[in-house]
Amino acid sequence: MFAALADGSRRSMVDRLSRGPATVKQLAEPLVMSLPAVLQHLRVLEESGLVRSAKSGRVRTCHLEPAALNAAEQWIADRRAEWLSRLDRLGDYLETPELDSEGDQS
Amino acid sequence: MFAALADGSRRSMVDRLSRGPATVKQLAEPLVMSLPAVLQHLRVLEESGLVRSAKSGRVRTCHLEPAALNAAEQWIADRRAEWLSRLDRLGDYLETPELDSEGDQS
DNA sequence: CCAATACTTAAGCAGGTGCTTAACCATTCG
DNA sequence: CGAATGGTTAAGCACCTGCTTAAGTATTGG
Repeated sequence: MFAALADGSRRSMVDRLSRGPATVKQLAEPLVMSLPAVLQHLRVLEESGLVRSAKSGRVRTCHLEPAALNAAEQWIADRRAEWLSRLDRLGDYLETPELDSEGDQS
Repeated sequence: MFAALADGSRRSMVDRLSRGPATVKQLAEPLVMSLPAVLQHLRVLEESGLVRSAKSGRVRTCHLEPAALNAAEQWIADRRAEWLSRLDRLGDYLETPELDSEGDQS
């Protein structure tokens, strides 16, 4: 999941797809690589759940799966929240006794 | 940055650090690998900006850098927001004429 | 029907990643 | 001092990744 987003080309593809669905050809256009390479990236994105695609006729159309993006975002948000709440508790602890500190928020 | 989070061992380390600072030894404890391996992971995390560490005496203490986590979270949030706003606009467009659809939000 | 289009598969290869062991340095502690 | 502790460096190796080219397979459009 994070591994899927670890590659710059794949992030470009996700960025493109965030602006609307696209075919494999359209996805490949801004990238400087062969079509098979794009297919491989697409496969990784699909296996991670970030992207879905369906074939209609001879064109495959891809789109983002926002729920999957949500999962990654949540993981980060949780760790950051845990860290920040711990910082808050530490702040509270430091506020209670007067040692020699006075600056409370700066 | 996403590459740093792509590895499970490194995510474990970030998870551990979200619960408070830790030494290299403490970071290595729950992992089933040698200390040098942990050092290499730590290096990746530091280069990505996610973690900082300082050495005091013979122990190195590591802590999370929430601002860096924020950057990753933001990237995802932006793409998801773009995609969802596009979905909304599509919803508005589909609402105008009556084709044969009735469920608007399900 | 024939050729162009759009994708797909397979094989192969250069370079990167994640680990290991072995050896080493620096700081406590007895 | 000298051993234990905590970390660091270097080398090497198995495996994975991201590409490539070459050769398909379907689906249109003329």
